[in-house]
Amino acid sequence: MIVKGDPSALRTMNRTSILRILRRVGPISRTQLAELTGLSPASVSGVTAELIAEKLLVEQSIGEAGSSGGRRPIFINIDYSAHFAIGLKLSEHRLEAVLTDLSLKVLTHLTEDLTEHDPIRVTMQIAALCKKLYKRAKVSPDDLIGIGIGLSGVIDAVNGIAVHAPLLGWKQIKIAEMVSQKTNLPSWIDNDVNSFAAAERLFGHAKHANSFIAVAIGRGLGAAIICNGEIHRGRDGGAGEFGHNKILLNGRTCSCGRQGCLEAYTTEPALLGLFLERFPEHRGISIPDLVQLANAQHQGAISVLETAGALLGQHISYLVNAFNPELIVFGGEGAELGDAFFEPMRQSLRSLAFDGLATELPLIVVPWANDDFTPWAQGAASLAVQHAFDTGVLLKNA
Amino acid sequence: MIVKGDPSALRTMNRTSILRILRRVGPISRTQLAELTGLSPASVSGVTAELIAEKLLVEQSIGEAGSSGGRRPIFINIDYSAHFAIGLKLSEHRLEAVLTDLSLKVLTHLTEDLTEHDPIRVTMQIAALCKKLYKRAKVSPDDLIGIGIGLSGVIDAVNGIAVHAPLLGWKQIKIAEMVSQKTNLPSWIDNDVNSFAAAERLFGHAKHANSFIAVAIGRGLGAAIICNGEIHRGRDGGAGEFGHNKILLNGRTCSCGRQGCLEAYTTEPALLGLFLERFPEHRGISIPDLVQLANAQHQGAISVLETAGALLGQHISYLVNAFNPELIVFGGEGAELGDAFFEPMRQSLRSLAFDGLATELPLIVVPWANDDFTPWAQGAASLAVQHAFDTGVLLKNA
DNA sequence: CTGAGTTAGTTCACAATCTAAATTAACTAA
DNA sequence: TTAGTTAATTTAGATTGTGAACTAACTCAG
Repeated sequence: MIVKGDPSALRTMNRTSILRILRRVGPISRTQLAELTGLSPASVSGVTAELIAEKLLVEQSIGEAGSSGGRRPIFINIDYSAHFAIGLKLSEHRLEAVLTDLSLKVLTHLTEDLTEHDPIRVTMQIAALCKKLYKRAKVSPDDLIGIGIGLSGVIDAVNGIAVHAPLLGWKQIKIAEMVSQKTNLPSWIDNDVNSFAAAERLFGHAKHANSFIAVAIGRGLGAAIICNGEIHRGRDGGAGEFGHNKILLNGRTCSCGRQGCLEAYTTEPALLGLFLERFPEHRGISIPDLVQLANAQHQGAISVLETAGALLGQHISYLVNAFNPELIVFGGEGAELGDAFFEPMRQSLRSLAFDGLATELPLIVVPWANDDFTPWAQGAASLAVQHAFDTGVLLKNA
Repeated sequence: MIVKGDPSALRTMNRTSILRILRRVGPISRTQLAELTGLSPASVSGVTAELIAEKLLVEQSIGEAGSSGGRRPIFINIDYSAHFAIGLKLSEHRLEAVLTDLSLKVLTHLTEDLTEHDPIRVTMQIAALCKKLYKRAKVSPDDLIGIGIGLSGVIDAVNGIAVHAPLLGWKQIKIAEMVSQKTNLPSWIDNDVNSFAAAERLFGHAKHANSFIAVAIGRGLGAAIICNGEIHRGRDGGAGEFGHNKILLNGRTCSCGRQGCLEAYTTEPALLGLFLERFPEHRGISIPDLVQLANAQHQGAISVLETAGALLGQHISYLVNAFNPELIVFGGEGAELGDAFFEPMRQSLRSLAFDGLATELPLIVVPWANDDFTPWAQGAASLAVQHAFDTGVLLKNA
């Protein structure tokens, strides 16, 4: 957020203000834009002309534009299909890539094995994959606004550094800069949860929310806290780590090495572990199997999902009491767990949270199943798109 | 925060930017101000001239201003003693008032019984008390920047409405407007915790923090969540209500009417209750008595304080995992509980919070004991002072 | 004690931006 | 065809910030 500056800072604010409104309330006329932004029609004309010249906006001559005795409005919309973004999801053994337009619609996707973890090699593989991607999509690199990279771990998103990414064995790797140099495209990096939250904020269920919480349930459990439209990262970038709330002093061992973390009871590997402890005869069971068992009224499966769901609901209730968010979106592979998990979660949350804070709180589980690509990669792309909308500037050749 | 506007919005931003820096790093020269704000020396000259004319700033010709072969800098400081604020703390039977300068130094204080709760009567009593206060302090009402009112309950601070203040029996009372009209002074209202946080943010331990948590332990237990220098209020103004985290399904009855809230185990009345359950022979015991017993190694007293402290620490650890604040300040009458309570709290918090988030986290207990006035009233005054510094404007005759 | 060197702060011309008011554009309907 | 209406642009004027030049105030070496 801008707090000082010269007159051009004003322009920046007004550009982003107009972009934000267009993103939220679709194609509207310059006059409506003036009303909604509080700017004068003259300024709106000026700013929109600039943005149209940069191909960030287009005029949409919708025939249906009615008139009640006056000149018809010319609708303005964001030009979602004039620029493109690349999203990369880095997993331990997988490199997933999507090419999207500015609405995050996936135009092309590719997946490769990731066999080496050496940052330089990974950078080269990324660069090659990006090239393949935009060639296949027949998109000019000049129309790419940048690359977003999502990976789990501790990320310094502001400086583009993977501070500690245990799955890749990375510490203090300036991966964004490395990718930028190899690809000649601006790059951004963030962890899974924040990438997911960015996508939800831009075009997802949180499009109209100023403050919300995004919860990702996958191999880990974490949240992104969005305060006033901005991700709250905290002093060490550790905000949202409620998955490491300690619920038992000598409980199950968590991926973080400590014992008794909430995460050790509510993620997919944890659920399988908890189920197998009670039903070792189901060795080799997968999450879809477990969900199916629960749906088939297997009491053990139901109980495992129910217990974990209720436990998660309890800790979400703590988040709700502390933040009073406008809504909560749930994503990650855990979204597959379905109602057997999420209904107990909702009930527990609603009954435990402070009066009124949860009764009308939307709790949205984002579907995750997709044969072609994961929303993780789409979320990564949103890091680049987010930058364009938040600054109102396309940093080509940065 | 400003997100759009005309060139005068720039001035506003630059005024507040300069005020913020002066408030944090004391008297400094215009040149240093230019460096710290990023503004040009010319602009700083202009803005400071304006603020000096409005008596918000003064030049301080400190004799000690050294020189190393050049013109000596003229130090600029906020003129803390040219304007004054009134702070009011409304309790069930008490009306406490302080008159402070802009540094929140209390110049005069008065207390009266509050016998009636009718909003109109209360407003009249407030107006009369304010008049007494500034007459006694020999301050002209023209030099008063406004009145801050603190009271517990659900407050709509933005619109100055006491949405629900159970101790006074108020619902949807537009008390700020009423007081403004009667006193002809701008008025602001907020709950205890937020008032306390405002004071800590302006001149207290959180002066240099961008994101922190203020915890108030008094008759209730609540927190203020400060994100990027602004209080996060949440969708319904319910943010920070972690005192109503449910810790037992059928636990002790809380002041909110529900059962098993954290607040029912960690506030002063709760501690006395818990102690008396085990040691009914101590009927009539007060909090200072309990603390003294603990200090005298009374195992029961120690155990009660320790258990409650550890419990609070656990839930603070959840807040820390979620927010990763830069620091936490504790205030309210509960600050008297001393180390017998706060040491177990610290230990519990530090051992439960996620790795690294609490190890270097300052945990500051603000002394509360004072014969003359409570920090509550001072905090209330800070609501008015806060407004002056955050907007850079003194709204006299508003 | 004088003048070169240094640092602080101000003045002024110029550029960027916004707004209000006037103007042009495009349409409806009597 | 013309008056009325709504949308959008143009233009003149105001505000603000910046850079460069300038003034102010000081140190110190000779």
